[in-house]
Amino acid sequence: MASYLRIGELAKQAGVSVETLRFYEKQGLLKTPHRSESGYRLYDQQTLKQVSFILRAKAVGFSLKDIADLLALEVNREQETCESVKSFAEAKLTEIENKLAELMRMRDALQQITVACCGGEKSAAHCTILTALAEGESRPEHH
Amino acid sequence: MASYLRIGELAKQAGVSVETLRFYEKQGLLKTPHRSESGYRLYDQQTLKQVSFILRAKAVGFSLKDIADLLALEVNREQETCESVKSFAEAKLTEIENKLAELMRMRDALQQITVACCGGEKSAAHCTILTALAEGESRPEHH
DNA sequence: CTTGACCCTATACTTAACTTCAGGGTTTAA
DNA sequence: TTAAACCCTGAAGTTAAGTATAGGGTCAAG
Repeated sequence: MASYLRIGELAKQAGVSVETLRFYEKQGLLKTPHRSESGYRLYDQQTLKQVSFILRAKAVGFSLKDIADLLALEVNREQETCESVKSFAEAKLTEIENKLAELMRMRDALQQITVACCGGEKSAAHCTILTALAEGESRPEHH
Repeated sequence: MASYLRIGELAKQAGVSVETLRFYEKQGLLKTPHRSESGYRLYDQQTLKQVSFILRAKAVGFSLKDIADLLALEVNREQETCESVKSFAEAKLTEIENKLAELMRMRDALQQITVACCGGEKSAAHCTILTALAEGESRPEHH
């Protein structure tokens, strides 16, 4: 079953607008889809995964250009492009590790704030995200 | 010691342009600094931390508006704004947890790709980030 | 007392990532 | 067979986040 989707249906399922899908195609993030007799775009289910990957990657701070590069990452064991693929992937991995570390610090700081707020024992009479972040920074602070 | 910094010095230490600092001030991300007799902005060391927080938060996908809200998060135990601060912080925490989960999936997929590439045992003759992500698939995600 | 490296404001320009608009063709349900 | 609800292209408009430009003050060194 699950035959071809027209652009409106894909847009609805992916939670984006029809125009955004055409825009992603123009930017090279989605490969040019099949067309019906009358010229309508026809997508397969796979494309839905591709779109949601784009959205998730965007949400963690990657640009469309970055994402296009990630989507183009394609390992073909027989190919000699291998080395460049690998080093690109490794660079992106490092970027991701850094983002992970930063997000974990932000999470800890926000958790401290919610704990300090309304019923915290630690009685942070005046706590901001920056002071919460500073706590984790080995440098003891005192007032 | 560590007395006031002029804008050029702060810019250099933070790794942004002078114009960006003035722009952040105009957007309410940096509070209006002291001024010298002649009108020069004078910053304290604290501001450097603030700027690098902004940069790191930007790198993980938060907008300047989001960041301004985060910086404005201020717990004052005596205040009755407490409830709203807490629920905002909790909403941001959820956002961060989602970003963390997504980044970890991307990391795993990229790791699979680098392993498959050049000397992988698993012989993925044709591996893309989407197929690598599909391996670890268990639940759909929503934005 | 002037030159170069700073600083100031205000305004205009740029880029990424869309969104809207203008002017059409297609499908389907009544 | 016509009206609503789709689809198409191409171009112009918008928003966020800067960047650059114009036209000027400030300050330390020579």
